[in-house]
Amino acid sequence: MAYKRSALMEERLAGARERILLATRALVAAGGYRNAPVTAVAAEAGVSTGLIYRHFPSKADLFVEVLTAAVEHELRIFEGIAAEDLPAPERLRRAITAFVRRALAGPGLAYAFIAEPVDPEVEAERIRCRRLFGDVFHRIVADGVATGSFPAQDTRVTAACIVGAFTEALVGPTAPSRDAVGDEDALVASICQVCLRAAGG
Amino acid sequence: MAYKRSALMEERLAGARERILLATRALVAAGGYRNAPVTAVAAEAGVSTGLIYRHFPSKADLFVEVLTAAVEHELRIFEGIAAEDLPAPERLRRAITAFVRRALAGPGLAYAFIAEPVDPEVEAERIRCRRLFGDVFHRIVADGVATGSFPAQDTRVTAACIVGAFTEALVGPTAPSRDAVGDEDALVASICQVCLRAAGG
Amino acid sequence: MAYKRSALMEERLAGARERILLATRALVAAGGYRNAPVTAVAAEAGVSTGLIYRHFPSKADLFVEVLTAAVEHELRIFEGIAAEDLPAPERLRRAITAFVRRALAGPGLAYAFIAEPVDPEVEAERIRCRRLFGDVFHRIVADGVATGSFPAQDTRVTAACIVGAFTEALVGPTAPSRDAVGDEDALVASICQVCLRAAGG
Amino acid sequence: MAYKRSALMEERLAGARERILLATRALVAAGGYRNAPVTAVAAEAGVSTGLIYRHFPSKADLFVEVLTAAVEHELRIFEGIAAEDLPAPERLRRAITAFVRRALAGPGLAYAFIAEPVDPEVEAERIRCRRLFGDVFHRIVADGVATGSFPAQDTRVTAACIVGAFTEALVGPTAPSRDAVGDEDALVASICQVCLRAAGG
DNA sequence: CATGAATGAGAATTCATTCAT
DNA sequence: TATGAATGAATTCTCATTCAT
Repeated sequence: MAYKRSALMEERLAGARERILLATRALVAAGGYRNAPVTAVAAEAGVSTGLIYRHFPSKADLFVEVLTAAVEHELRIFEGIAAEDLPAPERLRRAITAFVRRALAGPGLAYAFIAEPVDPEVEAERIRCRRLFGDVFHRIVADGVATGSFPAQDTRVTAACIVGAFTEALVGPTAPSRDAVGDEDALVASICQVCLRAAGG
Repeated sequence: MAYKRSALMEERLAGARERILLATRALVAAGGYRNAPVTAVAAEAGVSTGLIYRHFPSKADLFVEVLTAAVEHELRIFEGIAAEDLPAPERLRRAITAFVRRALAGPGLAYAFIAEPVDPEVEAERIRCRRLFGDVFHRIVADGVATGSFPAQDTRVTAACIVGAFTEALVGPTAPSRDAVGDEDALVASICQVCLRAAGG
Repeated sequence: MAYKRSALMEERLAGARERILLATRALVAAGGYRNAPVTAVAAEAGVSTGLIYRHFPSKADLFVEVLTAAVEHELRIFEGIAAEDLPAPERLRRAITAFVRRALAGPGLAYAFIAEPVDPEVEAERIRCRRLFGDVFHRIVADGVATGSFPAQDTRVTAACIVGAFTEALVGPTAPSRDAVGDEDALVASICQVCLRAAGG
Repeated sequence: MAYKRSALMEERLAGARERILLATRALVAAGGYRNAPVTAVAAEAGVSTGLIYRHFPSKADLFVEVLTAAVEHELRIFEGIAAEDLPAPERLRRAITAFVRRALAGPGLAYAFIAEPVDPEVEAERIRCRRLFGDVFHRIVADGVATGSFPAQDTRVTAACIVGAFTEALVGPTAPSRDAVGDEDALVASICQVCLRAAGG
């Protein structure tokens, strides 16, 4: 009976873990770090605060996992695109389009990606995530330079600029997107155009 | 004698005010909003917490002023450049160069500009500041399009992308600048190049 | 086992809540609003300050509840007396006697009833409470006038005067009660006499 | 020249002292103790905070003096009335009328008289003041009993009740006066009637 | 495993009082 | 005498974390 219960418990635990992550993501997406005190996460997930600490060593760890999970999936998509057998400019266009469309669909990710989560541990993870994104774009740009699609350039700088460019165009306050979300296609096209030009394509 | 004392008082007051602003700026630059509780600011400035509230109605106001002060000067320089009688691409290059050089000299500004200060009041000011920067670049890009220096494009999107690009290249975690600050000229040149290409110049 | 724990928890919670209320009441009775900062209440109740905020949204709410609780029971007694099938003068006599006796037994209530709690939210409640007391006496006096036990008069003014009269006689600084609590019966009789005469009975 | 300046200074000082007292009274009347921090008093009086401490040992002393001054004048009027060669009931009527009319004209006194000033030192003075008022009414009532105008009674209790009655009718929350200030004469008459009846006249 | 009451270290803010000028 | 900048203790409230059940 012990292992049987243990199995049930594990299942229940897994369910709780998932619910906690989802609740955290929802609260952060809705109102940022400040909107997600542990008690609120517990309430949203329908668990006790104590249970959160059974699944995560600290609040920072919980946030790190939420951020990582949010980024990981996108990253895999990007890496798929980056690895495709297509000209670099086309891959760049596709990667940016994918990111922008996904971000416009669910603002949570973009927010988490840009926002300063205040807690140093989480901030470190955010930096790591942005770097991962930068790496993908760096690979594409470097490829493009190697194959002659893009002119010679400091590919690190270009990759950083591209990540900054579409991020700001999406979530930044300078962004035109918020006001005119209506014409999403045009926005995506414009951002792609700018980023492609930035890489020299 | 009255005016002499008055002058002295003013001087001391100004001194304290200035010290508070400098302390805040230093702490924020070093570790963001969370690194600058009122007590820490007071300690850093060498004053009491109460004195901070004699000079600033609230902590948010203090932060807003720090941010505004940090941005205002740059903005004036930019506006001067934007208004110069030069081809748009050249103005764009100059504006970006000015920003990047200044940011590299004092990393505090760039940080303050990018960081999410959590407090809604301060966040509002940050948004305003980014918009102001965006406006300057929008003007240049729009000019360039009008005079044929740049191709037709969504100038709002381009402006946002440019601001995002050089900001990320400077302070973003994808940024190459942190590791290789040594070759500042090359970095500045690279960022300019990318941004000019982004505008289509 | 679940319900057992639940019961225990509730009991403990109720205990803490009760202890907080009692501590607040004791401190306010001893020295007024100023004598009851949250830290002092916590210390007196033997709990942490944080726990107070788990049970009460704010300090003002805590004070309001203390005041309300202190008044509510008396009020129910009064309303019972006011509704009795007796001549108005007799009901008036009984109501005053009940209040005075209870107040002499525990001076806390009278204090809370009279004291200006400085905080607007609490002050509003105090006003409401006095009005409720006034309403009871108004009803009795109006009844008396209707049935001819009392002469025609401005019953609102009379009710206010009666509440003010026995309050002052009890807790007011003009009060003789403090010095000569010994002869409680005589004091009660005197106050009743004065108030009955005031109503014209 | 020394004494000449000294004279000037004294005069100026006296002026300042008066202005401080007036400013305090105005602020307290407008919004109570909480509305009169030392800095606000200084601003209202047009002096520095430091000067306040040259004239008054502490804030509590300042408040005590304001309260005392506010009460003293009324008290002298009452004592005049109490000493008049008239029947006790008439003197009682006159004293109450005088108080009520003055209080209705300027709500500041009544407020100061009833309010709990929170600070123990000031509270002590408030108690003393109420006692002084009580004494006046006690003298009148005792006279009335001695001369047969009023029946035998506990004159101390009656005096306290009368002070409480007209105070509550004036400033208390049960009070009808606030809503229907229009008919001042009727209110004054009603209060007098009730209080006279209370004394048995 | 699960609960949630309890903790207590901080955070922002206020204000009576002092003291160098 | 007069100033008002400066102090810092006190106050209300928050929230990550723990632990007895």
